Amino acid sequence: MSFNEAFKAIADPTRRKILSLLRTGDLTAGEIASHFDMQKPSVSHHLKILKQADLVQDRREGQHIYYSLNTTVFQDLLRWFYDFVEKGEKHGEE
Amino acid sequence: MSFNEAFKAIADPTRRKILSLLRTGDLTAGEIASHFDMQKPSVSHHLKILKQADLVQDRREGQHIYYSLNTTVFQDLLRWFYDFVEKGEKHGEE
DNA sequence: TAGATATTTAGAAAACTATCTAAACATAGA
DNA sequence: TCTATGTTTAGATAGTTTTCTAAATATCTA
Repeated sequence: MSFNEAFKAIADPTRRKILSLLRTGDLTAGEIASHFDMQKPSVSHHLKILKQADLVQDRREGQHIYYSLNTTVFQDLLRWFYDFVEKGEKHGEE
Repeated sequence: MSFNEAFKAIADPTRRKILSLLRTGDLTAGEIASHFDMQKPSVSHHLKILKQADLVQDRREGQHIYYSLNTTVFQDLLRWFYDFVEKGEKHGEE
């Protein structure tokens, strides 16, 4: 939910790779897991963290659960970085 | 040095607050520490992590050590987020 | 409803991180 | 060179995170 949760979610390389995979299109939990040298429950854990941070959404289609990017939070984060690059005036953080 | 180090550095709220403080201008380690309810060695530790991630630079002026933002890494991070918002084509991560 | 497949939840172990206190190091000025 | 001030380093501890295996839940098909 919070800004902080999103930053922490993105701090992990496995989760960033998941996000990158989802840029190419929606994927099931199993398809995502197949890209990693890691057990499925571990990947499921990472997906849960991304979901809690609102960076991804999930939907069930029969037996499968599809994951997709939610770009609205990325826009907020983008803004945070932009403000640093612009070196503008003081701003409040969370 | 790496992208990953920068993401991990930014994942901590204390460190994000330090970065925000530095947007208003360069500050000494002591001035930075005065903004936190935390012992100086702890703040020094956070500064070290920000420095290793190349998000800040430091310079000594006599007894004081001044910290300042290094916006070049912010630009790289900005780009990473931008690519998600744009939903462009596949890209490589680190 | 039974069996197969997809995914998550639970609980535990190992690794990592943030914080503290005490001590060390660096500089300035008497 | 001695002392005061500013800052970091070292080492310990508590809390958090990542990963694993085993078990549970959900859906589909026969």
